[in-house]
Amino acid sequence: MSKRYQITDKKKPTLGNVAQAAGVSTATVSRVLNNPEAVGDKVRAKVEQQIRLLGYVRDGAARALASKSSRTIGAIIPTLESAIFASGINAIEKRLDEAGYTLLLAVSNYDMEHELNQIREMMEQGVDGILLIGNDHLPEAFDLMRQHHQLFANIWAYSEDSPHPCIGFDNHQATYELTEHLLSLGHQRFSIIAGITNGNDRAALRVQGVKDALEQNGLKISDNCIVEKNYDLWEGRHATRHLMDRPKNERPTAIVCGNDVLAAGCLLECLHSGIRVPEDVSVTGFDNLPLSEHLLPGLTTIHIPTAQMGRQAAEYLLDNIANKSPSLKSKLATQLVIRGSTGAPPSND
Amino acid sequence: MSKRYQITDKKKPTLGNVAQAAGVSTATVSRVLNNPEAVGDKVRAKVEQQIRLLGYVRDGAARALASKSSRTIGAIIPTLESAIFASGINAIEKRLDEAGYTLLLAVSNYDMEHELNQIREMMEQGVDGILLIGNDHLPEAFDLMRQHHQLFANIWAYSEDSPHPCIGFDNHQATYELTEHLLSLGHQRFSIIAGITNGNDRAALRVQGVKDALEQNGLKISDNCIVEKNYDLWEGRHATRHLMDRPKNERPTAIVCGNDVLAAGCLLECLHSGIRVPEDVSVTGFDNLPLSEHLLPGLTTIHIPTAQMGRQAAEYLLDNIANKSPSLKSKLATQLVIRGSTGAPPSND
DNA sequence: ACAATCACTGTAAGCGCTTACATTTTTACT
DNA sequence: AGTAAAAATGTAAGCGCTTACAGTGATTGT
Repeated sequence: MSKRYQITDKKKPTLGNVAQAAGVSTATVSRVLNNPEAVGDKVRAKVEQQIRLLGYVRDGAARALASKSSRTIGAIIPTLESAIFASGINAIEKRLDEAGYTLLLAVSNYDMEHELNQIREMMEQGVDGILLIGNDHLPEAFDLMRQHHQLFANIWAYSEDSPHPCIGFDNHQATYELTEHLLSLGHQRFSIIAGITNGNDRAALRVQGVKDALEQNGLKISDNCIVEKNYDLWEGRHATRHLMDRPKNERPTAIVCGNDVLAAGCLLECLHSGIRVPEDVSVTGFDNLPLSEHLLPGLTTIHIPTAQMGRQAAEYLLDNIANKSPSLKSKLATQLVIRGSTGAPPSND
Repeated sequence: MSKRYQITDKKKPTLGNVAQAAGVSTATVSRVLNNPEAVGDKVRAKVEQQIRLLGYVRDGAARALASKSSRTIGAIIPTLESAIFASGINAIEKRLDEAGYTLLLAVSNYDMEHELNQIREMMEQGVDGILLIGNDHLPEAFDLMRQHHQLFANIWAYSEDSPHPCIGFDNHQATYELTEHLLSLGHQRFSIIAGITNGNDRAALRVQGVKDALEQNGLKISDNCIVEKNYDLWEGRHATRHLMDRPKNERPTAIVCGNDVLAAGCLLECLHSGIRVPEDVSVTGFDNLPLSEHLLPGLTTIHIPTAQMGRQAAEYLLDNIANKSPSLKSKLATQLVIRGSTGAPPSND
C-alpha cells in the first residue's frame, strides 16, 4: 500500500520521523532545515523529499527551547482604532517577515498596568524583542525587562535624555514648529484639543510644544483653552463646539489638535455648524493620516515617517539579535504639511 | 556601547531554581503556577515568595513543549490600513486576553501565497488556533491545516455551504438589501466601485449582491459601470471622477461602493468637484466606519457587528480548545444604516 | 605513500517545563 | 487507636529540537 496519500496521520511527524524515513540522523535533518549548505546534495535531497512527503512542520516550541530564540518580536500599541499606528505596524511586520520573524501584537488601550502584564506575557512567550510606544512606561516594566535582559525599544517618540533605546521623532519640536507657523499667520488666541496627557508622553509633549512656542512669543494660553479628549471624532466635535461656543472676540482663532482624528472631528464640526475654516478659525492636526489631505479644506498637520520608523525599529531589534549593536537612538524628522485649514485669523472688528 | 543594561549577568532563574530555593520539588512549583488549589497554603506561600524574590518568569517555550499548548492564537488579516479590521481585532484580542491567550498577528496584504506562508509559520509557532479573514484561501492552506489538525475559523464572511467553520455575515445579502433601498428610491442607473474581487470573496459577493438585486428588478449593470479599486481614498476619488465624467443622462444616479473607504473617497470627490450628494448622485458604503456618520452628508452604509464577531471568533477557538465543541457556524446580522448620502435620483429633464 | 586536512554525518546531552504515577502526610470515620 | 480514603508532595520520564563533539571516509600536500 502506498503511503503517498495518507492524509490523516495520527500524530504530527517529528524531526525524528523524518530522519528515520530518510535514513539519516536527526542532526542531519536539523541541518538541512537550518543550515542546508552543511549537508551533502544527495542527503539533502533525500531529506527534503521526506519532509515534503510527510508534510513535516517544525515544532517552534521545541526549537525555541533548544535554540533559545523564538524568532518572534512583540509590539504593544495603545490602540488599533483610528489607524494611527497601522502603517507603522505594517512596516514593522513587513521587515520582520523578511527576516523570518513573526510579530506578536498586543493592545494596551493606553493602560500602563495592562501594558506591564502584556510585557510579562510576551517575555513568557519568549519574544526576542519588544517594541513599546512612547517613552513613558511603568518603572516596573523597565525593571522587569532589565532584570531579564529583555531586548526592547521605545518607538514613536524620541528623547535625547531617555536612558532607553528609542526610535522616533520629537513631538515637542513638531508642535513648536507648527505653532510658529500659526503665529506667523498672525494668530493670537489659541486653543488646544489635546489627547489625554496622563500616561501619554507624546500627547503631553505636543501640548508643551505649543505652550513653549507661545511663551517664546509672549503669549500664554489659559487652562480653559486646553481640553483633553480621547482620540475620537465625536470627542473632537464636542470639544470644538465647546470651544467655539463663546462670544466671537473670545473664540480661538486657531485650534491645535492633538492628532488628526481630533482635528478631523474639529473640521467636520465646523462644516456641520457653518464655521468657516480657515476664515473663522484655523485648525491643525498631527499624524497626517491618509484622510487628512482629502478633507475640505485639507488639514494642516505634521507628517510622521511611520513606515520608516517601523522599519528602523524592526531593524534595531534584528541587528541587536544578530549582535550588531546598532545605535541606541534614532531621531526621525517630522514634516509640517501646510494645507487649507490654516490661514490668517479673522480681522478684528 | 550598549553595556548600559548589563546590570546582572546571572542567568534567568528556572523552575528548578525556584524549587530549590523554596525547598520543594519542581512539580510543586509548577503546580502553584498552574493549579494553585492543589498545593497546601504554607508551601504555596513559600513558593510564591521565592518566585517574587527571584523575579522568576516562566519559559513559554518549555511550557508549550511540555504541555502541547502555546496559549497563543494567530490571526491573519489582509490589511491594517483603513482600520477596517481594527475593531474586530481589538475585540478578539480583548477576549483572548481575558482567557490568558495572546494574539499573533500577521498581515497578508491580500496575497494568498503570502497568507499560506504565514499560516505555516504560525503553525510552526504552535498557535492553538488560527483566524482567517473570508472564506477564500488557497487549497493548500486548508490541506495543511487539516493534515495537522490545526484548529481554525474563517471570519468576516458567512457561507451556508462552506465546509469550514465561519463566523461572519452574509456579504451578498447585505448589498442585496442595500440595493433594494436604492431601487425603492427610484434609482435605475447604477455604478459600482468595488474592491478588488480577485482573491477576495467578500468583495466579489458584495458586487454579486448588487447585481442580483438589480436583475431581480429587471435591471442590468454593464461591465463598464463596475470598476475595481483598492480600498483607498484616492482610488475612490479617481473612480468617481471617471464614472461621473460622462454626459449627464449617462451618469449613474447611484454609486455603490465596496466599502466605506471607497465611499468616503467618492463623497469627498463629489465635494471637491461640486457634485451634490444625494441630489446629483447617491452614494453608499460598507462597514460603517467611525468616520462615516460624520461626513457631510452622512454615508448610507452597512453596519457590521465587528466587535461581536471578534468576540465570537475568539470564543469559538477557546471553546474548541476547551473541548466544548461550539457550533461550526455563526451568522451575524448586518444592518442597513440610512443617512444623507442616499436620496431620490435627479429628475430626468 | 602517509599524515594532515576537509567535508559530511552521527551521537547524545541537554533546553525548562508538565504530568502520570509513586510516595508520604492528613483527615475522617469506626 | 486503627484504617481507609483523601490530600499533598515528590520522582522522573519525556516533549521535539539544537548543537558540541566525535567519528568516518575522501582529498590533499610533501
